[in-house]
Amino acid sequence: MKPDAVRGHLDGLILAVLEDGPRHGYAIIEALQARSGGRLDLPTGTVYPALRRLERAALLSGSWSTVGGRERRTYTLTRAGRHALAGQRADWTEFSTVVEAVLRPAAGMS
Amino acid sequence: MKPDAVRGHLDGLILAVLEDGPRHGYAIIEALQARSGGRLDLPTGTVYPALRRLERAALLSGSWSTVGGRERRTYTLTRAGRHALAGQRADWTEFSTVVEAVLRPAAGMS
DNA sequence: CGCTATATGTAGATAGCCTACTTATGAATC
DNA sequence: GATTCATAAGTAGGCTATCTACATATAGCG
Repeated sequence: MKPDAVRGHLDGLILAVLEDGPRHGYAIIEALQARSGGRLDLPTGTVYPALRRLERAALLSGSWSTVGGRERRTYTLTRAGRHALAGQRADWTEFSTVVEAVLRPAAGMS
Repeated sequence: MKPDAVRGHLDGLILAVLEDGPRHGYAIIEALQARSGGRLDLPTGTVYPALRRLERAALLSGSWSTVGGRERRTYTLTRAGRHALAGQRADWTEFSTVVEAVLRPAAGMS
């Protein structure tokens, strides 16, 4: 999949992964891969800044911890984040409906 | 619908509209509105440059004509454009599958 | 004469994602 | 003991598609 395609939808994808419970960045990237059947392989340079952005927007709260000698920043969905996720899901439904209505071949051409 | 959401998918939408036959820019914008049930209202500053871009990429061919005293630039799908449209449709299918797999709430939480 | 619809376009700004690079530890391999 | 891989988190700089706002022009209506 061409990488740029997630543009505008990345936030929703990250929020959705965190709905299952807190995760750190690296684990979020792996969860995205797993859920997409390996088709979504986002570089760290995309995900980490996005997490910071979502934290600044108060949709996530992050906290440092040390696990096995390694620094981790674990992110948790805030209440606002949960609300934003619901909005993102609604946006996606509308968006995909619109795209399919336009993209689908014109009806009934023999 | 937030306008920026079509990013990365606009080309496919335009190509799909032109599959029905040649149209000029203004008519393309109207067709997009019509097919989307009014939810997709793209500004001219988005569509006209996109048409030029698609023409440069040889996916469309454009030609001037005068209708009712007004200048029109009518665009037609090229063979390459038809091919690109098929690719865009395949891309969309994969993309929407991936997004839905990630965005959909985790399965079977009681 | 002015307003609206039709019709095409440009200029400049924004922002999100990418590529490439940096830093660091633990575990496995040679 | 040295190298390499997996884990873990970031920054810097660039790209480019889309947006906002503006500019231009004709036809038709009141």
